[in-house]
Amino acid sequence: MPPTPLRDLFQNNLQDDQELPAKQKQVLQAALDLFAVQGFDNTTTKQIATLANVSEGTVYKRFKTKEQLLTAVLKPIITDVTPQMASEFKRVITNHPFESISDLIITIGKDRLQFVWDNQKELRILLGEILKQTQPVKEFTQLITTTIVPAVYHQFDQLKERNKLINWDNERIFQYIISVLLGYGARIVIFSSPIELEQTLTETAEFFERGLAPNK
Amino acid sequence: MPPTPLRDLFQNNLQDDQELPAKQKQVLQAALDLFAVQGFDNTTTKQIATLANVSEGTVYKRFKTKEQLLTAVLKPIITDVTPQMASEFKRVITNHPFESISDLIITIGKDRLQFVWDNQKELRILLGEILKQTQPVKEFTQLITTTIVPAVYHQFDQLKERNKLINWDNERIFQYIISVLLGYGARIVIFSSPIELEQTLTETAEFFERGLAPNK
Amino acid sequence: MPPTPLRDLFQNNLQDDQELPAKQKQVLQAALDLFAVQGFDNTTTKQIATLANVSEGTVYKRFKTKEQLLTAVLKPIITDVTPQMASEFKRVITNHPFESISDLIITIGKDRLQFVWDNQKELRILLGEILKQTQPVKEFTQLITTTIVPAVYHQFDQLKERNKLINWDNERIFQYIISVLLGYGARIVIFSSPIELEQTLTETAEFFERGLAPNK
Amino acid sequence: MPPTPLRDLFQNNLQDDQELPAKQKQVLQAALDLFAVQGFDNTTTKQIATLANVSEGTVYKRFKTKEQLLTAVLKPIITDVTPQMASEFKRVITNHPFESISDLIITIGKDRLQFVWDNQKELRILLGEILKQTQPVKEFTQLITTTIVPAVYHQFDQLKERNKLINWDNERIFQYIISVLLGYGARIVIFSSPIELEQTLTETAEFFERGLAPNK
DNA sequence: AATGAATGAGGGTTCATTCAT
DNA sequence: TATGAATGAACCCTCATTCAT
Repeated sequence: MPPTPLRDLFQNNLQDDQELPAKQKQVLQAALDLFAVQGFDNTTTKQIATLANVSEGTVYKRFKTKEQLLTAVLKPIITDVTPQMASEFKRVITNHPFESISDLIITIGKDRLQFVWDNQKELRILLGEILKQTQPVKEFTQLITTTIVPAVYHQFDQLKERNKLINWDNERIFQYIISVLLGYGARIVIFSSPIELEQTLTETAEFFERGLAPNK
Repeated sequence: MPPTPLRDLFQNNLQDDQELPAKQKQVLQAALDLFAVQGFDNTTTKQIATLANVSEGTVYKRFKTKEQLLTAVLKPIITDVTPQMASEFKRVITNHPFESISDLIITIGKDRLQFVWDNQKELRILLGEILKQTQPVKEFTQLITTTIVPAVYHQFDQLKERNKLINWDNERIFQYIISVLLGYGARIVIFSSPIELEQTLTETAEFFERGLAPNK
Repeated sequence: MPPTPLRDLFQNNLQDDQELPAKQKQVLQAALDLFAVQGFDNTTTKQIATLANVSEGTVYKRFKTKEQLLTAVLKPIITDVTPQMASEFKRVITNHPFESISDLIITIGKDRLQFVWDNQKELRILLGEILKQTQPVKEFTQLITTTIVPAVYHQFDQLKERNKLINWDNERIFQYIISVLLGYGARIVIFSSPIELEQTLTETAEFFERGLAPNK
Repeated sequence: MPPTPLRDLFQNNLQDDQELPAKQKQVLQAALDLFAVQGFDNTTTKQIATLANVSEGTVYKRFKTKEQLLTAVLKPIITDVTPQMASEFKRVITNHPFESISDLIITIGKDRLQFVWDNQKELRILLGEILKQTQPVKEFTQLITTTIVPAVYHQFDQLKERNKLINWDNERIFQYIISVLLGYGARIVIFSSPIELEQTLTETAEFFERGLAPNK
């Protein structure tokens, strides 16, 4: 079961929000779509209003600032991406611990790269803002390091115990894996180049299996 | 001998240009510095003029558009980064072919990561513009693939011949290596986090030595 | 017994009005308070609604325009200030005619300057709007001249008859007195500077007693 | 020789300013005229631009804010009104000391009331802003009290020495005189009601001559 | 060639006013 | 009747770009 696309998550979130009037939801949706395609700076509040079928005044009714609009758009993305990733790990941990580093890479990679592919546009906003070091994004990175990273390290430790993983620093191992996976992700987001997901991951797993095999 | 910082390369290039009037050179230099710190969108032509000690009109004497100014700033970066990287490989190739994948990673990594560290700001512009898919940047990526990639592949082939590298597709091998190295680069550019260059690379090399060792 | 503060007069008037719904009364009260502090231009209909514990729509239920709101606020002030001032004179006239110009100045001055002190804020609106030559304010000045002025002139005449006042034009005498008294008033309204009421008036009376003594 | 109208003083000042481009002068002149007629809040930068035959951008070229424009307009008024008034006193002091309180009132009154009459509009801006307690106006009042007031007090002292003025506190005497004179001024500014200057002042002087005569 | 004043379209934002519920 | 979401004109201000000097 592939992860839900961000845009859908976003929309669901909006619909669940009882307080937010319909038009305000349209505003957020329009802002998301426009920011994703044109970037924050190159998007006009007028454009947002038009795409949302709403007057410009309505855009400012709830969100007092264009900046606040960005935050409102970014926040659900951030708060959804992170917990989902975290839960992904936790779920697998409790249900059936990873048999091998291969297992871990393929399971996570499949899920997350699919997610990236499904959400190219949305993630491009994130990337753009990361480069600007916007405040909400700083929180994001911190969130990642406090939730996901420990979960992964825990997995590493378990694999090490069962002698399925080389006895290097968790940080070091994480670095390599995350770099390669993010490398794929970056190519998707930046160049929209498709990936032969299944095979690519199998090969990648094979590589890490070699590189991270414990010394016998 | 560490690679020359982009800013110096840029300046040298400017001074060599006989056609460009002095004031125009100041303009380009100012534009580079400001774009790097504030980004393209958040930089004013007035700011450029002021920093360049030049009138606003002068900024537009040669470069008819702010966009053209960006191009003019980006182009030397692109055309300098690429050949240098290419020549880096070629030089090492001709002088003394890499003894091992370790050798390659450490040599190249040392050089390029140092380069990244020295040019964080400038590279951040590049990254920002890459996300916007600006025209000059598309050329950049193409340039890379036509000059650097073949050079590296050639190295891979040689290592394979001498049975020092596993017989996988060059592209696949390249993917892994470039991902890990760019991973370090990204961390530098985005978070300005320093790196224990020497040791990091030695460890990284060790990892790849394992992962990419030929089947015996 | 000091004169009732305008704000209270205003409130009483509102409560007496049977036709006006409770919420509308709250609106007027809020408008008065806000206009007094921030001025008409710098007060938002939203602010009025909020302070009145009422929706923005309700503000416009009866008063079709922000301008009408100002009128509605100004009118009771005007129609209350003036009659009260007029009756003040008349009352004193009928009860016990002034013994001297001193008597008149001290009696009136005490009452009116106290009034000014108690209603600085409200009067500041009036002054501000006077400068803009708003319609309701024109009525105000007219009202003053038709009610108060004759009452005072009548007093002057009586004093003259008893040889207690110089035989100058009433208008001229009025000018001097009103100027000095308004001078005190202005200082209060503009600079909020307190006044030693009792002594100041005694001294002022002494001055006028000299300046306006009849030729013997 | 009547005092130069503010608008002319203003214009002269502008023309003397070598640095200020012609269009900027038009901007200030237009701002002055519009503020005087409509008040600050009700004047649009677009209106200013139109009246000045200038683009809206030009309005903001030198004056970064509408508020700064007000300051720029107010400053010359303030800095011209005050010194002129001060010098008026000083000039008369040195040349020929006032013979009597009559002399003082007529001399000063003539000059200043003429000035008020000639500059109704401009002074109305001042008054409007005084009520708002804007910063530049606070300086104004302070300037008055530190320059003019002492000069007048000095005159009072001299008259007292020569037994031509009652021995009251200078402040008290000043109060009465200024109130009556400002009373005339206010009527001019607010109601544009003309004054029979010469006669009015003669009468006023007579009144003060009585009220402020020394005890024999 | 260089200046910097001038332009004017357009951006973000506010707010009096309207109207569906 | 009361609500408050919605409107849209207009405001202040910015800035890439032009042009007279």
